Amino acid sequence: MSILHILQEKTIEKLGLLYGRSFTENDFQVSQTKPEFEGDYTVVLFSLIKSLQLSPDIIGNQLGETLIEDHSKLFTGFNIIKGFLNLTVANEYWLELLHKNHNDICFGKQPMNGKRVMVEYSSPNTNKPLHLGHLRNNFLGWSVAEILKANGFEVFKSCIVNDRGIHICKSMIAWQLFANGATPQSTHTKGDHFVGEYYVKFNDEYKRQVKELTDKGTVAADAEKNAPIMLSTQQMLQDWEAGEPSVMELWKTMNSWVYEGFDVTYKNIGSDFDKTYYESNTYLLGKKIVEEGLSKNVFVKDADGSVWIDLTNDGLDRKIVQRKDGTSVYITQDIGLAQQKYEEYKIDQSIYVIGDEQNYHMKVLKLIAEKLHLSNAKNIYHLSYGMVELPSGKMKSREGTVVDADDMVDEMIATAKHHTEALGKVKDFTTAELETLYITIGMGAMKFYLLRVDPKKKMIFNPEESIDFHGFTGPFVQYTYARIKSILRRETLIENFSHGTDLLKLEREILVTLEQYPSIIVQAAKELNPSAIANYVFTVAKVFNSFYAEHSIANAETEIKKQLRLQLSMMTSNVLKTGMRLLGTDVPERM
RNA sequence: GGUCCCGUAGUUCAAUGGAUAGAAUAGAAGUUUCCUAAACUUUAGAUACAAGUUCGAUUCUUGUCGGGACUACCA
Repeated sequence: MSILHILQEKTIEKLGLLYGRSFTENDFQVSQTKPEFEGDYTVVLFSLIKSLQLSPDIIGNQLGETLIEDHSKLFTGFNIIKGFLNLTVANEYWLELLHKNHNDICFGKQPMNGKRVMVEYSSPNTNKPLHLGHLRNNFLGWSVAEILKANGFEVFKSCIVNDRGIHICKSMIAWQLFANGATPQSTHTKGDHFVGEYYVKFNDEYKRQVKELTDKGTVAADAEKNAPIMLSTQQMLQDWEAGEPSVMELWKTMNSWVYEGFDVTYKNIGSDFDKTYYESNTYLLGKKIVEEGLSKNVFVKDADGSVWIDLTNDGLDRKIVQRKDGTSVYITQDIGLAQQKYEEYKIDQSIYVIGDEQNYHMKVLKLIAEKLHLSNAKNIYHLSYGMVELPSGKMKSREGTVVDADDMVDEMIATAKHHTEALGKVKDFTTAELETLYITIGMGAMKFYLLRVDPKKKMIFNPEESIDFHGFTGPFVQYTYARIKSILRRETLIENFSHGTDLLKLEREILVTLEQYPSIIVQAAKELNPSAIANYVFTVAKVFNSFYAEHSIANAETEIKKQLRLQLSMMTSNVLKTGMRLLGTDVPERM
């Protein structure tokens, strides 16, 4: 338990003894003391003033004195400023923490809690390559899964591949029309990019045909509906659903090209899944749901045969759940899949990492599941994240302003190389080591950049400025780690060395920060928020760097100091390493 | 039109209703006989506007102005 929680509990206990009634954690706040005041942790007394009808000085003095009297090994002093009771935590507490945990790579991990969680993320379409927005999704999903694991959950990572539908047929039609039998192999193009090119070609040709029709006087809406390429795409979709062999053959071939491409990208960015669902297998699941909904009178069938749910009482619209031709729509498939996940994995919670543009859709999804009284309804949670935008606004594939994921990865690795060369560090490494190092740094910079922002908020990426390697960045943390490891390779840390009780201000500051690691991990899981980890890890690195610049470790004043600082360094490096792991990022032993 | 989200230094991001609103970067000025200067130190710079609730509001409420998303028998 963290010192903050201990203080909270002790305060509740002491207040009860002092004032003869029971208190809860809502009666006061405990927080870290601002650096400009003396003390480590602060009890905010304002809300007690009213209920106790006493001045903050009286409450503060009584509480402070009782805490110190009864817990002299925890607290050594206090001061009261306005309504704030600032307590100083005993050096012994910090030193014991260091002694116990400096070499524990599991520091911060919570024990298994028996709960099972599924995290669905990535969820690509098989008609175009991944872009920057997908990267945020992938990094978030992966990191959230790691954070939940660290909190004792059993986690299953899943991915639903949108491998069928009209958008997939578009690239297939365009390939038939324009490719002349070209393949990724024949054009030396990565499979997903190859297919993506035909998706773009479809849109170009479609636009051309629509214009041709409107120029001849056709109304725009009709032109869009009746453009020949659109008609043949719709025909292809029907053929696909009928299982027409030549269409199925083409579909399988083109999807396999995309998967080959995705495999490379996923490997590069470190995404993996315990279970992959394909929409071509799950899109029929909706049928069962529709039958169930009709029998429960949750859904109604219109005269034309289409099936609907009325959500107007919930502040939403009337939503369609099955088309008049009997085919199911996206939302219905989703509910079917949600149920299947639950049955297959017996999960206690089902998390969907999906962009906030689908907030409405996910709201409807959960609402329908609830109305059907599905057993998993209350466990559905939409981890909604903001879009990655350019300074000019939203990325649009049609306008060619999409930042491609593979390009981004290549660029980051190239930038890492450039920086390393500019700093003249190349000579210290073998060629193979350099190759790994560039990937570690480049990917570290990119992942950290996309995860350091609160997931809920949209973020702006400026391709002109690219991603920094200085300041609040992945490489900053990695560099701190590498410097520590450099010292630990050279110096000998003696286990069970009894260090004194003296702590310099900066040594103390590191310990105060390190002590918070376990509660940060808990908080990150509670909020499903990797940025809490990113912010924390950066703070740790920053505090350590200040210390590093000020005091020598290898040439410390005494052997006692040296051993203390080696332990501090060891513990810091462990926290940096495991913390970065929670973000899906490696740290280099040297850089 | 309806539903929802967002306006914080030049820029990109922080801040369970609490102390003088934190960082990073860009700007200015410094630090290398000493463990890696991808670092450290100092400095200047911001809560869109107006009311309200409160001992206390960036945070809660309302209004104004500005920006965005969603609202398909697409996925």
